This record gives sequence, C-alpha cells and structure tokens, in this order.
Amino acid sequence: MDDYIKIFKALSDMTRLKIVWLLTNIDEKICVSEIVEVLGERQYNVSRHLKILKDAGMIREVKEGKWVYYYLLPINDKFGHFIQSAISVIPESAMSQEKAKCERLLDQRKHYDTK
Amino acid sequence: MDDYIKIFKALSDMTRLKIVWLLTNIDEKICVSEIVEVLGERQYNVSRHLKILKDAGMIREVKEGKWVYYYLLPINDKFGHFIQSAISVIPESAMSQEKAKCERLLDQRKHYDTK
DNA sequence: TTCTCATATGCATTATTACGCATATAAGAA
DNA sequence: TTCTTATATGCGTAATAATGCATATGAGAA
Repeated sequence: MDDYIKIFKALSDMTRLKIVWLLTNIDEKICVSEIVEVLGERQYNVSRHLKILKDAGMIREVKEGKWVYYYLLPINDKFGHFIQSAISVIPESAMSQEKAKCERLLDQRKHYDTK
Repeated sequence: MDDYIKIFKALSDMTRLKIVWLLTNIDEKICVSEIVEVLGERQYNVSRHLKILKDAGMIREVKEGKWVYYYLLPINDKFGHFIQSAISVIPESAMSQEKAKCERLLDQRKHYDTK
C-alpha cells in the first residue's frame, strides 16, 4: 500500500505534476536547467522535486557531461499504466504556456547539438 | 490543474486510499461507522477523511435515518476513469484483512435489514 | 590548477496536513 | 422531553512537507 501512496503523494504537488506532465507529453528527456526555465522554479527546488519523483519510481536520470537528464520510466504494472494514462489525458490547456516554452527550448537544444 | 492535484492529494493518505479502495472493490455504499470498524480508525478522523474525498469530487453521501452512507461517484471524464482503474487494480493482498472484515459487516447488515 | 556552469543537499523556517479531545448537530428511541 | 446513537466540526497540537539560503559536489573549460 505504501508504494501506491508514495506515487499519489509524488503527484500531489503542482511542480511535480507539471514535470511529469511535460515528460509524458513531450516524449523526450529534459535536463534540470530546462525544467527550471520552463517552470520558472528555483533550481534547488526542482532538484528536490525530481528526487521525490525518482524515489516514487516514476522517473530516472542519465548523466551527460555537466547535465543530468530525466525521463519517464516505462511502466511495468497495471497500476502505473493507469496512472500514466491519467496524466496523459490532463488537457494541454492546463499547461499550454509551459508546453510551448518547453518545445521552444528543446528546439534550441537540437540546433545547438547539431552545430 | 488544481482539480487534478486535489484528487492526487486526496488519494495520498493511507486511510483515504483504503476507503476509496473499499468503495471500489465492494461495490456497495458504506456508512461511517462501518468504515470506522473496518479500518479501526477514530470516527472523527474518518468523517474528516470522507469530507476531503467528497471535496475532491470522488464520493458522495446519502442520508438514511441516523446513518450517512457514502458511495463512489461514477466518473465523467477520462482522467477520473483512469484514476478509478488504477485504484481498482491495487491488489487485494494489500487490503485483505480490511476487505474480509468489510464483507462480514455488510453481510451482517443485510441479515439485519431483512429482519 | 583554477574558474565556471549544472546539479544536489544540509539546515533553519514556514506552510500544510493529520490528529486528539471536546462538543455540536441531528435523528430515532424511550 | 430526555436519552442514546451516528456523524460532523472547532480548536489546539503534533507531524510532514515545501521553501529559502548557503554551500557542497562534479564536470568541463581556461
């Protein structure tokens, strides 16, 4: 039961729900500083929220040079599947500015990467 | 966004998740004193948790004499549908004692009702 | 090595939530 | 009406969680 509680708790904070929503709807890994810019939150808080999501088993990170990229963990059970589905149907209207900003950032990153 | 947070917050407490799980898996309305007995929680806390679930739009009550029965609200949107599905697949093993106790109580109630 | 950028974390403070106790409300029973 | 049972709630306290600030860690750049 505690594992389920942990997941619901992880999602019951605006910043964290936004992070998970972005990871779900952007379908790409994002690094901490990008989340900071997209959400307009402090860096140390974003780091902490990411830790909570990681402890709940929802995300994982990969290090690449100075950066730490976070991505959604693919689900392995029915419960996680339904939870991810629930998040994926949260309408974009609730997150429109954030999504636009995020897409702009990711686009910049691609241009930078290919230079 | 706040409505989604409210639902996740409502579910991120052991007592409340157990209540919702019971209402989901028993498929019958339950009154406050039955929940109190099944979960072994104090009456005033159960009442408060029920209020939080009600404010999140997950349950509703009907009054019958001295008793107040609570039941799951049928879902009207995709998000709620997935959340209810997630709860319904939480394995019975996590709630076995409670479910058994609850079934025993409901059975007693039926016998009492038909007297 | 030293500097800078990206990320994480220890510690104190504030804010939120859960709880206990007492009591209010509400309805049927006596 | 008074008594009892069922449920809800006000108020204070305890437990949890989120935040701010400073700083640590870690990696590439100079």
